Amino acid sequence: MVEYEHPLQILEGDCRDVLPTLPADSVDLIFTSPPYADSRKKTYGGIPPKQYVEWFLPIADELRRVLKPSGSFVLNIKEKTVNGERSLYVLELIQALKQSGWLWTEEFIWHKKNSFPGKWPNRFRDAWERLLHFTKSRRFVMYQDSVKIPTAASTIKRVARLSGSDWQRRKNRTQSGFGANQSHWLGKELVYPTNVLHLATECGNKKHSAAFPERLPEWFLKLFTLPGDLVLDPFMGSGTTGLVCRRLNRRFTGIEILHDYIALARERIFSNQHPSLF
Amino acid sequence: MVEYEHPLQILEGDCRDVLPTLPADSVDLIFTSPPYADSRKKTYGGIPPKQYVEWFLPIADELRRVLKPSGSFVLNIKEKTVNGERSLYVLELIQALKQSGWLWTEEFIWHKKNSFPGKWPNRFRDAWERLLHFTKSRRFVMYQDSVKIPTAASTIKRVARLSGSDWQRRKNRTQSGFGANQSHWLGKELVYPTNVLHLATECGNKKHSAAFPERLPEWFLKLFTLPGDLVLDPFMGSGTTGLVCRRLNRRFTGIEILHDYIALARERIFSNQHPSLF
DNA sequence: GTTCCGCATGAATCGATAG
DNA sequence: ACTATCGATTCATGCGGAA
Repeated sequence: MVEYEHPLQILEGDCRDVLPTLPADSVDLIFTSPPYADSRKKTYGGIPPKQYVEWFLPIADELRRVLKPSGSFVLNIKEKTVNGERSLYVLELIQALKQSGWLWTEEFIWHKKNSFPGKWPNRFRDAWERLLHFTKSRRFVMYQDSVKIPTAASTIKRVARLSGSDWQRRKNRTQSGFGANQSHWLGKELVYPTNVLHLATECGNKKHSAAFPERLPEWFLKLFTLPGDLVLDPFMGSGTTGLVCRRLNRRFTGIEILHDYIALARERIFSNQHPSLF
Repeated sequence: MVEYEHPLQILEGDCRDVLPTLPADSVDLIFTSPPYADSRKKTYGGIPPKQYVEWFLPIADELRRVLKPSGSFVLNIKEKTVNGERSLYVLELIQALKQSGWLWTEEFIWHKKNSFPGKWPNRFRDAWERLLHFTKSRRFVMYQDSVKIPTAASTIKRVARLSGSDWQRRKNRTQSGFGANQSHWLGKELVYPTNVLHLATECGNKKHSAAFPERLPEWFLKLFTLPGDLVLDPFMGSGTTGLVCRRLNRRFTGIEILHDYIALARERIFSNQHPSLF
């Protein structure tokens, strides 16, 4: 097994300054949730919606430089409502990224099962966010088998009922390790997921407010990287992506401008509270 | 109760020609699923993505003219993949509509539980569509309580029919939206839904292929109109929206360019096969 | 009557083949 | 080189017939 000098690396500073110090074509996956327009005002100056694209584009250029040609860039973002309307800056950003050379390969939906409570006269609770998938080329890598999920209950039932020819037909379709996995397979036949992810938000931790639950980066890490691959988060925050990288044995480079977040992320990622593979 | 001369009206022709004949400020809800770019080639000529906005804008202007100031315009649309990338024409359309005077109030997500099967090396199955909500003013009407409780006779019947494993399966499947309504029906408290709707597409009918299931327009009809209100669908297709209007006692004006669809819609909407409230 | 089971079907997408 | 057509892939759903 290859030994890496800095499997988990945390860099303090503005990613506009730090990214240029990273080598080109070195990152397998960029997974990040940037500060939304008009949010986190004290860090990146609370970029107003009108300047958001202009601010983000140079960063996106650097991200494209450090990403391997086979790599993926997953951007978690959702526009807020301003004066009763949805902002347009996310849509403008998608167009600008495509204009600048990125391929807009897919838009995944994160359905937040336990969305923030509330009631307003003119809208319901917002229960979804975008996960925009950009790539450098049409030949990016994707490990689909690693995120297979159990079928719906009705299908499982049907499989359990399989008899004779049906069973044989299914068996022939399944290439690998049928005999060994037979007992497992009966209970939970696995199928490929869709581009809609159903995940609850994490609300238990009082010390920090992560933008997303661990299972969100976990899903994309499994889908787009292998153990030992390098994952980059230029807006690390409290370091959830890095935490998952440690657990899944991926290398990680996180960049964060706010010192308090740096300290928090170090504590979360380097502490021994989780069983580690390192 | 007020009597209307044409509670259910079907008009044949290109909506670019027909819409100007309708009175201004008369419609309470526009619910429609326009032909997607490069789809339905034989009807609107298969508008290529590049010309889509240009084609749609004059129609949108007419729609804004006929809509009441308090009304809503719900647009069901989803971009396809072209050469491995998602098309941008839907995003451009949103911007153009806003530019032309519409307020982009919300984007609902329709999660298609039974999305079309398939497997490809670079993407998963597409299991969601956009339901873009536009309004003329910030003071539009919204009957939120009406989507907490299923009122349609068919829904009550369906729930009453549920028993044993069917009931269990349905319970396990529920999230927000419709599923929640049904599962809560038997005793739990009612809650407001979110902006994510979980609905399966209807695929059982052999005679016609509706773009969306009845429960999709049903939800928005209940949310944005009252009985007696007028609903417009400028791209009627096989008339699913009109069918629901009849069942829910809303007035309906449907416009369709293709004669075969006109005939089919007439048969579906005016036949006596469904128990009617009229 | 219930419950169970088989089967057709759907705003899909890719890659190969053909004009 | 560019467009058009076609086969292969794959899964939740609801209907109708069977047990």
